[in-house]
Amino acid sequence: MPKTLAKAPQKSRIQHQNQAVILKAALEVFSAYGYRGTTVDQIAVKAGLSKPNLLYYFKRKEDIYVAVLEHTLEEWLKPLRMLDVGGDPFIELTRYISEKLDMSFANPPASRIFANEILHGAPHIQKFLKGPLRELVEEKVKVIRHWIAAGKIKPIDPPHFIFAIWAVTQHYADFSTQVEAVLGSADGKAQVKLAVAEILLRGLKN
Amino acid sequence: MPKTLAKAPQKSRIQHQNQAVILKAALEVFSAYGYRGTTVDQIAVKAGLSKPNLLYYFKRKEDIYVAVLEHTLEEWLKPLRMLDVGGDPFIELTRYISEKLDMSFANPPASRIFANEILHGAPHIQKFLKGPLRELVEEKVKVIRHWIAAGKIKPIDPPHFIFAIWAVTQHYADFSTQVEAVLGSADGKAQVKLAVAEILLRGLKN
DNA sequence: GAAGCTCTTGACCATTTGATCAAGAAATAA
DNA sequence: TTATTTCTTGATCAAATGGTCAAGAGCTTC
Repeated sequence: MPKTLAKAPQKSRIQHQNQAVILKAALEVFSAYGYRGTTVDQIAVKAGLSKPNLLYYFKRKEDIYVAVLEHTLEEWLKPLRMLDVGGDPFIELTRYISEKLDMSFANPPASRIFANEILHGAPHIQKFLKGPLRELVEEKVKVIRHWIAAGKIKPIDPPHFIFAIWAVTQHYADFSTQVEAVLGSADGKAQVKLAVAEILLRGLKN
Repeated sequence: MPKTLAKAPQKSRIQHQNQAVILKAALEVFSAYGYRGTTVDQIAVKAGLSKPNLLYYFKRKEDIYVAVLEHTLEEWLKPLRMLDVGGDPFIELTRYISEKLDMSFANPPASRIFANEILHGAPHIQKFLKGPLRELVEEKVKVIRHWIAAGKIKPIDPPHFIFAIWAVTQHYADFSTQVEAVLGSADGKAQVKLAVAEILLRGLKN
């Protein structure tokens, strides 16, 4: 069986599995302690591997971080992609808010590692922000403008409205510590969804 | 001149000045690189002092961080404190939003160091969150309930409404990198204020 | 079962970094 | 001036940490 010309990029079963384990462990640790606050050993322990073994799969600490980040970005865009110009604005936006909140509740570490990255100037994902993210926002801004032009919702500044949705929904992941401390006990997810949708969408009615 | 019993807590002129210089430098560095990402030397250089000299004023790195954080929290509460039940809801809330946005624009590092602290579980300010902050929120929740009961604004979930204001206003400090990347060029401050106030407050009218 | 590749790890290294300290400089008080 | 306190720093240390490496264990394939 001759080796093919290009380096075989096919991963073995064990490789695939260990990388997944590492990425999962790394997400938790990085999101909890930040990039510098995380040690390679912490990730290795959480992944159940030795440090050199971990560095066999990812040469450098930064490589792990970037892999985790990229893995997270994909999921991040999905809900927004589905915003459909053909649908009813309130159903579409309610669904979008609901899904973003579900993500915040289900996977706070993903939201936090992303928040942390941007908080520190987004050194690893500038291209993502100025490229795919920007294009997607521009596309969805058109959707909102279309709804406004069609008289389906009241006029609103579309990009800032999208920012507002992001800010509020991710707040429940990134700042959950504060939310819980202030509320005493966290409100139910359904209740939060209702409240947030009401706050963000009622101004669009009529 | 006999020494008084208690340790003299009075600071000399030079002490006062150097501590201020250190806190200012530390805020910038901590907010940019996080706690672990910041080295004492970085702060010292930015403050124009030698590292041992800096550690003469603050024994441990953590002491500097805590001092910066506490110094920031004070300012953080001010705008909310001024929310007045006697005033017109829309004027009061518009002013609050405007002031929070001014803070975000004028001093992003302050917002970011706070965000970073909460993002990582708020290990140093649990007491603040569960104490003064919570009490203040409870007080202002009453103000909003009062406005609702008086028919001055439409019903809304008060605590989550406060969270929404925080989330959106601080978004422009904490996520300014993303905002600018997506918008291309940052919108003017006045324009942002208008858009945000509209998004958050229009749902309360009628 | 032998060869060859993949995977794993204990030991180790170089650098970074928070923190200390003794000794001297500068300010302040007598 | 002299004495005392405050301030400053070069030199240094110990611990933490990212990363390396050689040697061995484990799979896979023929």
